[in-house]
Amino acid sequence: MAWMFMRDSAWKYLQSAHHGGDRNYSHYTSRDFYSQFGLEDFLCTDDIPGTDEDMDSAVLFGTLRGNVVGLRYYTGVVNNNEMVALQREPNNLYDKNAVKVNNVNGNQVGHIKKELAAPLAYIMDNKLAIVEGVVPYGAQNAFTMPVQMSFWGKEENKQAVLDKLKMHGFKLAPPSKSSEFGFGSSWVSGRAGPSYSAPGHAAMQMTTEQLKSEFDKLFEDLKEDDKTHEMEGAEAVGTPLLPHQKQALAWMVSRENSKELPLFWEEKNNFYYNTLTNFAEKERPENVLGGILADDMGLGKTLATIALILTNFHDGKPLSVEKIKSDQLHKVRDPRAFRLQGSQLTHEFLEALGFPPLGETSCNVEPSISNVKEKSETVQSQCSSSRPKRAKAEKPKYTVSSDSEESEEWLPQQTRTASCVIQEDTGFASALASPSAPLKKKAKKKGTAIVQSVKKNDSEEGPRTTLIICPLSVLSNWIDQFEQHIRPDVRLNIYVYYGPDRSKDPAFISKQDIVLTTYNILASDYGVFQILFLILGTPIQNSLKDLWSLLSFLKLKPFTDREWWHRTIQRPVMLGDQGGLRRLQSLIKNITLRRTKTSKIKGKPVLELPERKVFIQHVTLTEEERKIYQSVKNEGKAAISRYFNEGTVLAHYADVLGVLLRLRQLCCHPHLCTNTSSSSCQIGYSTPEELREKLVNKMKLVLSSGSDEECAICLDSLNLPVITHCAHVFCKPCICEVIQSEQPNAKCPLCRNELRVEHLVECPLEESDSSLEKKGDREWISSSKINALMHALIDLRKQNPAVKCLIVSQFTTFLSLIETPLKESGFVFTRLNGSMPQKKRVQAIQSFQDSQKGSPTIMLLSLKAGGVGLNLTAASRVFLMDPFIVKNSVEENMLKIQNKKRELAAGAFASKKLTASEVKQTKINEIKTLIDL
DNA sequence: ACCGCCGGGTGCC
DNA sequence: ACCGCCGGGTGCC
Repeated sequence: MAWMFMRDSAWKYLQSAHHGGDRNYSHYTSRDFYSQFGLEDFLCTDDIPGTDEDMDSAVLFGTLRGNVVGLRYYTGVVNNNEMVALQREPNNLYDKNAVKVNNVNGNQVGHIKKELAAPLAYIMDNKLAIVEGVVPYGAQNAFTMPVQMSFWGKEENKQAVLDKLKMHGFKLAPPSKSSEFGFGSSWVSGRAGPSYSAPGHAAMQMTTEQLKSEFDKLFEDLKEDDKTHEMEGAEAVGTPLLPHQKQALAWMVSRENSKELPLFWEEKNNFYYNTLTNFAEKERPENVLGGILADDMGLGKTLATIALILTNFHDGKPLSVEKIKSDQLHKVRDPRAFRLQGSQLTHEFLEALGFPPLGETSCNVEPSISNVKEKSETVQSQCSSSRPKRAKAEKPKYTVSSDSEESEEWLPQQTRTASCVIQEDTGFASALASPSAPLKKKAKKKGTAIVQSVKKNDSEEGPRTTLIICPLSVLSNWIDQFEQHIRPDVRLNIYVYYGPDRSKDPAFISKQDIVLTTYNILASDYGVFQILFLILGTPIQNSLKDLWSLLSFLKLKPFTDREWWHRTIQRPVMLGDQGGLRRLQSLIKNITLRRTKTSKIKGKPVLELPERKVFIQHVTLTEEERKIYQSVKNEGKAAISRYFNEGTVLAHYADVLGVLLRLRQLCCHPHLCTNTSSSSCQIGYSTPEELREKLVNKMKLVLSSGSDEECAICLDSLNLPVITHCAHVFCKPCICEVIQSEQPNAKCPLCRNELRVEHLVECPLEESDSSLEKKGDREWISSSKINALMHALIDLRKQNPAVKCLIVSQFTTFLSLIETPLKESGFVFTRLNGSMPQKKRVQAIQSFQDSQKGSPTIMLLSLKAGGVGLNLTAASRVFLMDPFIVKNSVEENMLKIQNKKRELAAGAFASKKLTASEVKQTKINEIKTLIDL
């Protein structure tokens, strides 16, 4: 009985599945499962069409008073003015039109009277309208109670709804102004309920612009807040914390251990009231633990979170250094911990961490985990009187056993201590920074990490396993940062759940202190790749949805159920209701901590960074270099002019990029431009071998140009890149999965051309090392740019021999070429490449950060490697080698375009949207500028 | 009386 | 439900 330890609403589904054999069971239970845990968003199972989209564009058709009957058969109770949910019950034995009425908690209250249920069933089943209810006088009814229903739907469905109701003798009251937002309607007497409606404003519909500005206003005073309490990190934290990090720590610890009543809840005469829905219950709502740390990039969220994990290690107490020392010093870290390879999620893994089993997507509700045995499971039907009561389930217990380890008690759902911190780098945080700016799915996924702790066993005391889920791109950053910030004498079991030989042993995993994994690993098990064809809503809708999934993860009642979120916050906000906007703001204030780089603490800026000075160094090519440059340029120019004449510039975009790339390479060093073969050959006329070679070259161009290194399917950096015959590059596993699932007529996700596995061309093994050697064999020569660099470096060394510099280029071969003169001039340097294994990276960073004499003063950094989350605070100078502007070259033209764009951005903030053809024209013009056409 | 009226049994879907 | 509805009991004044 896999679903037994889910909460009421799922339990209710289980019951209906048993009694009625509901065919949709597998569909909505899996959805319900995700929404219970808020992982939905991260597993990309959201955006199921036909739900949100319908609700977001809905208008109010009108209202109707009806009756709820059969109250005495159910336990669900309702207060005056409390919202209720109407739910179809197509498998009801007595009436296939049955419509259930549930309270906010999901407990059934009764049914809609059958005469009304008949048209309602038709309307609901055909999705003509969403029907919502509020019970005006709910408290004292023994047999029936009135319910005020609102019908929301698309304008085009309005007449059908009115007609159907009329057929059955019902007539909608037209929407009154004060019931505009679906609650706080006209029948509410003066005393009742919170003042949701804003009659004065409700009449006028906000324009999109007005809504945007209202929405932006919400976030203005969010930055500076009274979250000023500071807290020292535990001993185990090896890095001193900055004041704002101590504040973050204090705030997070207080949120982790919060005993406060959650937001929107009040205690009144021994009852707990939800002020949004008017729901009340005797039981205290669960504490909302955790929140959103939405600081700007670079303020040290990762460090703050590590500090949190160590400081609030278990039961609000820190990880004790002494204990760990004596206990575990002899323990050798599991060598698997730092292995990073492609892999799949297992049920066992999540189970071990206290997530409920993922179950099957069929009606089979047995857990698929062989070593989890049901220990006891009781369903008691308490028929104390003639009236049946809702069945109650005892919490099931599970025993996790494995061959080698002793059995231990395991309470999956209940032991989850639900404390979590959500770190946001570019997702919701960027929505906070600029809420109405477009939020790409891609950006959204980039930095978000979810930190979730789980108790290791069911005793109250004792350590927890902390699960960190983050994108692959920052996984290594997390590992680095743990290395950096935990005192070296502290031994923590950190396990990276990634790689084909990862341990699936629940006993092993549960023994870990920290487990790191990625969204993709989590998601891969579901084979969900529908993200390719997303229906993107408006930015505000998206950020509201993002927020909902976070809230759902935090388990803030009643928002775990999307309906209540939608009715109380999302729709009012989308309709521009002031009350809704206010509620949203207090919500965000309550659960997020956000500082920007310009935030201040006690009058001082959060981060005192030295002023950034940018110098543009101009370089003149030697005559020799200029000659080569000109000849390649002329050749390229000729080809591109031909494309212009044919009107096929954009069709040959890769070739154009290739020309530009070669020119940029020539600005750096003549040896960089190895492949001078002209771009004029046509793919269509080649032999298979030639075709293959061309595709490989194209792929290398894409990979080295730095313009787009991400797979459009997984949105992560390319893993085993392959190129299709239509010249698009994806991760091999990603595209293979697409082909597999679309058989037999798979199409390219980007251009819909035909796809075949045997047509995929793999990238030959990383040439860099071997070609490096080749270039080493070739006689080394300098270049104007290298000369300029060396001149600057030597100058700098004269002023201060200890100064540390970063030398950044996207061309790794260029970095290799720079190594020679560095050695000759006696510089000690280190290097960081994207392809370097994790261990080497850590070594390179550590030696560079070292301030002792003789430590490297220069780090050669490839752009790809330097992209994400590197702490290279030792450096005070950065040399960006490309561009490092060569006069009269493509680089100067690049600079011109950059400046022009900057002016545009600064000048016309009212950025009018460019049409697709305008975008094209801009691109064409840019190409013209670059190549002097 | 193939009615009216009475009063008990009963009650969601 | 202090209702409606059902169906059995009953029947001049």
